[in-house]
Amino acid sequence: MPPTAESIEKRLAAFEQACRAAGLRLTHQRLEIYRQLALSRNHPTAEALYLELRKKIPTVSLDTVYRTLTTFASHGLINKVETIESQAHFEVTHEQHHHLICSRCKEIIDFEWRTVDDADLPEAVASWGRIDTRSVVVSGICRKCLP
Amino acid sequence: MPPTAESIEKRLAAFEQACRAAGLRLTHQRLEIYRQLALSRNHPTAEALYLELRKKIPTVSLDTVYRTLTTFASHGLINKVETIESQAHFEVTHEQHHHLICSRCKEIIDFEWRTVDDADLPEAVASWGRIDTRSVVVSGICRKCLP
DNA sequence: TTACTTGCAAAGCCTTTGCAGTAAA
DNA sequence: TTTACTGCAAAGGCTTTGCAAGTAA
Repeated sequence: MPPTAESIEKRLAAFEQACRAAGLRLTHQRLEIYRQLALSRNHPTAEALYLELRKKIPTVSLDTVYRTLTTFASHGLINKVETIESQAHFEVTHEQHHHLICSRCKEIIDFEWRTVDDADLPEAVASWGRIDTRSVVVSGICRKCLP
Repeated sequence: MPPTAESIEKRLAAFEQACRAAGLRLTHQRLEIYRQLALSRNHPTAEALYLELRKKIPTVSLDTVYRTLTTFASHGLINKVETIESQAHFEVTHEQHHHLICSRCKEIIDFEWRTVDDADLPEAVASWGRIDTRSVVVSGICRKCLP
């Protein structure tokens, strides 16, 4: 999972190929944005990437970073870390439950999943700190939105 | 899990008590905001609640709804549906993994959890539509941020 | 050359905040 | 009465968009 020197190279190669396949032009900015992201051990925001990037390409603009990340994500080249939209959604507090989200209509449904609630967390997680909540987000297309 | 007439009443009673315990004043707006949320089967946004609320309290303002929801959430009376912050975070696509988030420093760590990856989804979920991804978000306070 | 990308600037959306008036305790 | 809460208006942060100039193919 952590990026190593050679895994970056492999990733970049795969990336270039995927761009070609998708008909995306390989610009200097795109390559650097992808490389920067692939090098990141954390999960940077657009702005964090932008700040790093400016060291290499002083003229890049923040909007290009945004646009590029959106483009990459829409082609499945990168992921936006699981988030439910820019708008916050609320619920009254109740029993432990999880969420099912339709990526088309954005409807959010609750569901229960005891298997997960009762499962022991991996050791790496247990030693990370104090755990407060565990919640699964399952996403897909709901029946109403399927063709 | 779906709210029923009497469970609302129970919830409102518990809510009023919790407000008193927390030293929060019971205003008309707060009660109605809470009731509206408790009645919701979906997970409304502040704006959705506001639009409904205006039917009952025409003078209510959107900022009050925001402020009230924030207050409620900070007292644990309601939940903000799992989201990682207002800023989007990105990562290159790689193997199935999950996220560990420190609610203090907001650092996001990847981890693997085969138990969940391999577990069968509950039946209710399986019949919901087409599933694309399942991802666990575990939150808490990481060791570095613990006292 | 042609169509896609970029940088710039401005707008957009969601949310927060300062302030003065209002209402709960 | 006292202090917290509300509504208003304005600002703030993150993200998107229109447009003209630039560049990959």
